[in-house]
Amino acid sequence: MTLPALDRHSAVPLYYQIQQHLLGQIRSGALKPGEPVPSELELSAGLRISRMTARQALKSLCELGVAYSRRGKGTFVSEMKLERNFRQALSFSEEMQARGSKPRSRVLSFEVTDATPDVAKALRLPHGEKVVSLRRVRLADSSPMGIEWSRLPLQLCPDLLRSFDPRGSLYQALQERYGIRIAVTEEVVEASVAGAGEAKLLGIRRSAPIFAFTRTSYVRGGQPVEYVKSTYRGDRYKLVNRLTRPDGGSAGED
Amino acid sequence: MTLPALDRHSAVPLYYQIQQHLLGQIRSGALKPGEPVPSELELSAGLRISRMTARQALKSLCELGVAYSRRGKGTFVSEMKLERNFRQALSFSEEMQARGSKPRSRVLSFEVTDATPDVAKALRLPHGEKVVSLRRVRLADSSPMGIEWSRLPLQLCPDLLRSFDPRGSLYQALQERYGIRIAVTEEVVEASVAGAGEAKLLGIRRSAPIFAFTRTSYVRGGQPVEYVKSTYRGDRYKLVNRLTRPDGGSAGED
DNA sequence: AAGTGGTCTAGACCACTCG
DNA sequence: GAGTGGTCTAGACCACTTG
Repeated sequence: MTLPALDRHSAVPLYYQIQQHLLGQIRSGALKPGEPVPSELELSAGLRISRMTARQALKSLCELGVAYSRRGKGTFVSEMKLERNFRQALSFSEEMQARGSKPRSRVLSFEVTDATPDVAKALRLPHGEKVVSLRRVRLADSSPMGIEWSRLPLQLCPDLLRSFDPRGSLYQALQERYGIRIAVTEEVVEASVAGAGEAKLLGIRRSAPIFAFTRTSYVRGGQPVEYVKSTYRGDRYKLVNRLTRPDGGSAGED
Repeated sequence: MTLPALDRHSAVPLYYQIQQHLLGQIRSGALKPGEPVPSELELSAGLRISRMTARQALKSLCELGVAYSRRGKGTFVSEMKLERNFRQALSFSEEMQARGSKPRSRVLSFEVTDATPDVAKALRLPHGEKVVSLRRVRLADSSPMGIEWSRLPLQLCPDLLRSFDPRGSLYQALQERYGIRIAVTEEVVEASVAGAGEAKLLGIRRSAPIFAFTRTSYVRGGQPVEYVKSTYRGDRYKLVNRLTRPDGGSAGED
């Protein structure tokens, strides 16, 4: 087991340097699933750091899901595929890039409107507040994948209509222009079938299976930023989720 | 701000006692969304504990998603609905009970078979290994919700066929009889339409929208325990997910 | 008995935010 | 400058697992 060379004068925290090193060992196969990673004492003695720092490094590994700890036994590399295929709160652009496809958009409308009751409720706006509304057909490598209808509070992004090219990445624009960073997305997913309008926009036949999403995205503190209703082709789109169980407590099986 | 009375002789960790107390304050409304929770120094001075312990309590709150910290500012109650409606790796029985419905099952088959290639791969079994196969129609309050087809490695639960009443909760039996506790589930969700056989079992018309799930469940270390293919009615079933963004890093917005 | 992780202490320096 | 969280130290006792 090779230990990392730490840079004690770096702005990068020690525990994070260790975490990254171990992550590299796991990815490269030097540490295999089921094998123990260095114990807290091994790390603290070998790297001349305090045990709490070693502990923080191992804990952060566990939080990533790539390792797990057992009291009295040690910390081990998880046997789960740690492929990053699991769904996160990605924008369409990010998701398509992660798949190796080129995201494109066909803009259906881009305007300021009054918030309808469902939008106002989701975005926690007063009745009749103005929102930016953006409707787009989303394409991957020129083939239609879904229809998205986003609404954002106008006050959060007052000149979006003028400054944003609606064919580009909305999340990127929000971050760059307003410093708004989405932290979490809540979504409701329904299975449905395409209506006539959807079928035409998506290039599928009527009554073909589709996913219907209703999503609300929030910044870190919980303020809602975006409310999206979207429709995705059932033949082109799958959801890959990773669900954890409520407790996961520390009682012993084995 | 009332601080909790700590029991220093309890087996319950101090940080956990504090976490539970703050959680209670948030749920009761004594601490409202956006308000600061007691700072690390307030807790450590007021409760005569070390700052690291106070910190652990606050950090555990943040990990639950009910609070968030900002360097230089403080730790605040998150504005997100902290309702526990988000999907977790629940069994059908648990999910229906959480909804207030009574779970029931109609058993279609319950037998030992050879693992097909897809099953062997998902459960990481050698070719031709035996698996327990259980097919059921799942009902909520006597109305059909979905069809589930579970396969489990026979070696993990050798006498399940004899000892388990297949109308009951499989997860509960696994835990009670074999000490097996599911920790995480990976799933692939597809939108589809009912075929003739599914339509009949579910009491819906042919071509009605359905969800098709392919799930693999693992114990804490990552060993696969159950492989399930299931079909759920699109008119009765919604997925409510909470997705987080990759980074969530600590750069400053506000 | 030796090794492991879980919890806890009493300090320390730093970067950041705000008045 | 005062207060905040982020990191780090060098110890400690405990419960649990294994030989």
